[in-house]
Amino acid sequence: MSTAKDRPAAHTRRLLVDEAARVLAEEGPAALSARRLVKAVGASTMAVYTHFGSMPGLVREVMREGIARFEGRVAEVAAGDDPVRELVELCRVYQEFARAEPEVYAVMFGGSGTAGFELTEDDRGMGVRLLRYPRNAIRRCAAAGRFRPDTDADLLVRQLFVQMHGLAQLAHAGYIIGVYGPDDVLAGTLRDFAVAAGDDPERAAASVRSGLAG
Amino acid sequence: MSTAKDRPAAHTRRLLVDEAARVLAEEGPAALSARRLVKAVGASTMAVYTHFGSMPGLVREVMREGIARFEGRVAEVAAGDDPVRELVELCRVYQEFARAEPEVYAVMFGGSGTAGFELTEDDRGMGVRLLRYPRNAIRRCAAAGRFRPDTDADLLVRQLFVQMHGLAQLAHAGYIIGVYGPDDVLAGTLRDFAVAAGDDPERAAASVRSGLAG
DNA sequence: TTATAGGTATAACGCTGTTATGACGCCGTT
DNA sequence: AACGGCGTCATAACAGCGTTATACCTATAA
Repeated sequence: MSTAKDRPAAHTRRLLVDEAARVLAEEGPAALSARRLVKAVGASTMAVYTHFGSMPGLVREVMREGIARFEGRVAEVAAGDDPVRELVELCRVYQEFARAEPEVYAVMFGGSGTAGFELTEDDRGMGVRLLRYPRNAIRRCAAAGRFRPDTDADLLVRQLFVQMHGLAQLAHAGYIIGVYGPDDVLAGTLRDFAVAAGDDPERAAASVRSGLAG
Repeated sequence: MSTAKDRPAAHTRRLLVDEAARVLAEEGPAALSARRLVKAVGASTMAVYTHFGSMPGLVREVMREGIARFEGRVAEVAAGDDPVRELVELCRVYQEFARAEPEVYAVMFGGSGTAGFELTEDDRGMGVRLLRYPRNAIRRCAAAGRFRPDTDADLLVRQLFVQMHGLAQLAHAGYIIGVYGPDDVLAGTLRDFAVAAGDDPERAAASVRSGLAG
């Protein structure tokens, strides 16, 4: 029988985080249990408490790594000559992440309660930090004359955040069905967002099409 | 000692639902437990299973009553001569409900996972049914010439749903903070929604102000 | 009067997160 | 080289959880 003593201590921590992320992704929050995880990596329940303090502590670590992955993808969006398209691409990346890792996403933005986990002020701060990417894009839209000169990026980025989160969550819950699906709502929402911000309807539609295409 | 046998059977069911709603509202999903509830109403754990089949079944009943309360308030919004204002009022009622009963709201729209509860197709259907109120309002906006004649109410109502849900959830999670709060985002979102749908910016702003005022 | 159905209480099963305890090995100090 | 401390570990236990098998009691129907 292979136990945690057979390997360097730091290894056990890594294995636990990875296994937790895997179970969360593949079987959902209800399947997460300390006993299951430690059994899978060949350790005892104490491992959870020496390394993470508690089960919510382990979930928090999974969430932190999720935020890091999220930011990594967001940062990859290249600035081009169409800032509206760039904004659309950021939103596409957002939705792709939420769709690829819905449970981690839910933990990140408070829709979960998994294993008694609750967001701390620091956690929220890490989430809010991500908003600087779309906020800068919105500012570039205004600077390029696509959005109104008096555009309030602080207000608009919150409105956009709200729309992206609502879509991600409702789509995951199965509420965006029928004649229009999540992609239709995303395209419509983004176009209307740009138009209301002052962009020309035709140009906005073109930027949305091009930004969502990839 | 007062037990469940001292009263008519139907009474126990009512007491359990009420106590569950109370605990959920006052102490959150984590505080919900069968043993606690039956202890509070003077019954045994079997009561949960004879009346609701399971704990998720009890939560489902709490949710159903929540939807009924929600629809009751939504239906109270009177149709006047300003359909945009009516739409804004519906959204105000939506946000007020989500703020007053955040845990019930979370169960209704899938952001919870409370006590292993999962939405069924029927549950979602009851939620989707509520969308006919804003959908009708949007159609009236188009008929009154405020929104474009080719307004697609099916698409727009989904976009609005997404915005209202995102705001409710993120505000509850503590993510809408700083220079602009939930009310600012709500006002901005509704104004931009109307403008993108074709309404005159000044009239839209006026309808939003008047609709949010009450 | 007897049969049936429904609600109830008790006690138990296996699961959960968590913790007290004691042992082991590594590492810097004396 | 011997020591002390620290981090990690396995074991075993505790209280609580959702759930269920069982037996009992009562009210209604045949």
